[in-house]
Amino acid sequence: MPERDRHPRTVDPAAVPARLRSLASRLLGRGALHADRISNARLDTAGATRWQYSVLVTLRDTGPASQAALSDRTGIHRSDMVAVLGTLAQAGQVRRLPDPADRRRNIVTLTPTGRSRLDLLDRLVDEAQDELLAPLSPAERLDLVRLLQRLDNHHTTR
Amino acid sequence: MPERDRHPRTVDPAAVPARLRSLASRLLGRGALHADRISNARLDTAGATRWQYSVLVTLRDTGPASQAALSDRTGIHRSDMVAVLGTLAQAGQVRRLPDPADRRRNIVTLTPTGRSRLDLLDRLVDEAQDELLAPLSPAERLDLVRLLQRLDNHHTTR
DNA sequence: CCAATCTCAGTTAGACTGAGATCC
DNA sequence: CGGATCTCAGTCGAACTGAGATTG
Repeated sequence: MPERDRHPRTVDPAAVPARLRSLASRLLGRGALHADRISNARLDTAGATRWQYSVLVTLRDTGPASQAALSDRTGIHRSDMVAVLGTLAQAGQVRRLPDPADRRRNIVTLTPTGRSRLDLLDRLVDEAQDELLAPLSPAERLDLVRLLQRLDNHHTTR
Repeated sequence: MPERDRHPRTVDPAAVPARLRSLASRLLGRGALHADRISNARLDTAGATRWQYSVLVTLRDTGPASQAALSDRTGIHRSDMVAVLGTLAQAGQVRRLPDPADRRRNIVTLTPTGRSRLDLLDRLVDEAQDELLAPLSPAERLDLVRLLQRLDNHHTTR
């Protein structure tokens, strides 16, 4: 595995034109980059991915579900869900059983192993949020989250 | 060209677990997705890309520059810069001349054609920002931009 | 027959790596 | 020679498309 730079997509902050520096779309992109790097790095210490984490959280919080329902709740594409669940099932963190009432679909459930695995990942994700939002005060973090939620709601619900 | 859904990565907003819904890293990722889609769509009406726009803006605001300098200022990887400049040069929006003082490097300059092209793209980008930030008041837009700038500065400058 | 579900193979744009050629 | 610089050919994870198989 090749060594990864810690700060790729390098920019010279002082030289970025003002027009670009204040574009919300650019800032969101860069924020997502930092967030992805930090989250991936933390989860990687346990050999996990964000997709795995999203699925485990969703199973805990909304209960057993079909693969299609998990896709709707996590935003992970139906086609990608197959492999994610394959990995989680392989590791015994999830069980995939055909629905007796509708044999087209699988009912996915969290196992005790998955449950305790999730406790670990929750801590790692908390650490990642903290590292990501380090320069902001608690009140500012709340402000940011609320503004982003309103943006997302607006663009998600038509 | 295949028709693209307007809201891919579809989620059922009501069914997303609270833990995920308030994760800053997730919200940044979704915000970037919306921003990318909106910006790409606007620029595409003129057959342009965000990379082309970044390069044109940078040339206008910080003057002629080498490809390496453009990479540092835009965040576009030096390897990808080659193709972007190739396209812009092909369209006569940019001129790429070997630096007489150091013939390893190209000096890239904005042409009058590129200059007026940029005026058009600036308007399209303004429209995109407006569509992206539609649910927020002017004061809230400023808040969001400033919070995101502080995040980016923190993670960019070591 | 039509629709939903799961699966699989392939595509895309963006960010990256590594290596060669050229020049200082 | 050691370093930049530009170019080119790939790699990689994330999001997506389309099509087949199975079931309702």
